Amino acid sequence: MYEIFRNQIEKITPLLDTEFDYILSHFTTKKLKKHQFLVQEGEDVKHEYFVLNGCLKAYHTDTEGKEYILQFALPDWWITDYQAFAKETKATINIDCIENSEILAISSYNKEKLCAEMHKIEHFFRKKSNAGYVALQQRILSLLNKTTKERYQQLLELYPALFQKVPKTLIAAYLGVSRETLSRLEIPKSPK
Amino acid sequence: MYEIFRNQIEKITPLLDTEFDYILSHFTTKKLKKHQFLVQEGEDVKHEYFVLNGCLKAYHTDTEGKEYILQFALPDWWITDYQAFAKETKATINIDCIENSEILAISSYNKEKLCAEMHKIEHFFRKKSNAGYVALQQRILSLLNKTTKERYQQLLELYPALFQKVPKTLIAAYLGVSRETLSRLEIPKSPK
DNA sequence: GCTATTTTGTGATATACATCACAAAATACC
DNA sequence: GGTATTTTGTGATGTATATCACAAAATAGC
Repeated sequence: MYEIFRNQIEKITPLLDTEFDYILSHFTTKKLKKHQFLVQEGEDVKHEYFVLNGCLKAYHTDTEGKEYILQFALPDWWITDYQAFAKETKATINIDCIENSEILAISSYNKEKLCAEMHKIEHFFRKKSNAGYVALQQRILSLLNKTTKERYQQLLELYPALFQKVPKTLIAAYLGVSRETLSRLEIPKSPK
Repeated sequence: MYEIFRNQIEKITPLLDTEFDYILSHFTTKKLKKHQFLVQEGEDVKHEYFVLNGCLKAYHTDTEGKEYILQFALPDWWITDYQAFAKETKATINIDCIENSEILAISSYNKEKLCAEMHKIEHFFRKKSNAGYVALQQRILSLLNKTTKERYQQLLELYPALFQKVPKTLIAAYLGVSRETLSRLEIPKSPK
C-alpha cells in the first residue's frame, strides 16, 4: 500500500527498509470521503499531504463564489496550502476531495525533524520542490502564451487520468475559462 | 560586494567565514552588458545564476516574435532556465540583461557537490525552492482570478523597484496583456 | 548636445471569452 | 430502480482585450 510512496522517494535516493520505516513513522494515514475538506480557508495548516489514492483539488473561491483551481492531486502527488504551511499563516485556499481518498500526512515539525536528521530526505524534498517549481513555470508560460484550446489539449496529454475523474466544470476552473467556453471548444472526444 | 549573497544564505542558516568562502569558491563572477544574453534557446544550460546587481529577464518568444516574460531578476534573485538546468535538456527560453549586471554563476555539478558535502546548503536551497514554489502559485492564482489592473497593482506593490528599471512594454509581457491595454488602464502615477 | 531608437498613448476595429438563460443528458445516492 | 442533483451543451448578448495604425514623448548612445 505504501509502495507508491516508497517508489517516489527511491526514484531520487535509495532507502534501506529500516530507513523507509523510520520515514513512514513520521506520517499518519487518513481516509477521506468525497467532498470532505482537508484544508479550509482561515484555518491553520499543520500538515503536508501525499496522495495514496483518490483525487483532490486545491482552490480559491472569490466573493461571488467562483472557484479557481490551483492544483489537482492524483495518486503520487503532494498537496497542501504551501504558503500557509511554510509561513505558519492561516490558509487562503481550500482543499477537498473529488473522490474518496487515502493520504499520508506529515506535520511541519516532523518534516523539519526528518530533514535535519536525514540528509538524504532533505535532498529528496529539494529535488521534489525543484521539479514542482519547473512544473509551475510551465503552467505560467502556458497561461501567458497559449490559447484556451491549446492549454486544454496540453492538460489532456499531460494528465489523461484526470479526465476520468474530474468533470469539465473543474477542468475549466483550472484552465481559467468559463465552463461554457470550454464546452464550445471543438475537441476530438477522448475514449471513455 | 558579496554581502548581499551571504545575507541571503544567513537568513536561513548561519555561516562561519570559512564556510562562506568555501561556498563562494564554487561560484564564478560575471559582468554583463545591457542586452547581453545569459541563456539562449536551444543551447545547453550549465549554470544557475544569482544577481548581485542589475536586472535581467527570462522570456519565451513565439513564432510571431511576441515576448512572454517568465520572470524578472533583480539583485538578490536567482535565475536560469530551470527546466533545462535540472533535466540537462536544451534551453527553451532566453535570458538577457535589461541593464548592465553582475552575477554569480554556479554549475550544476558544483551545486550538487556543495549540497552533498554541506547539509546546511542543501537545506538552504530546499527552503529557497519552497519559497519560489509559493511565489509561483501566487502568480498562477492571480492570473486566474484577478483582472489585469489588479495584477498590475499587485506587481507594483510587490516589486516597486522593478518599475524604476523596466519599461511598461515588458511589464505588459509579464502580466500577459498587450502594452496598449496596459497603457489604457487608469492607474495613479507612482512618483519617479 | 544631437540624432536614432525605444517607449508610450490613443483611436478604430475585430475577436475571444464571460455571462445569463434554459433544457437535455449523465450521474449520484437512498 | 427511481428521483434528485450535477454536469453538459447551446443560443443570445455584453465586455475586456487584441490588433493595427500613427504620432508624441522619452531615452540611449556617440
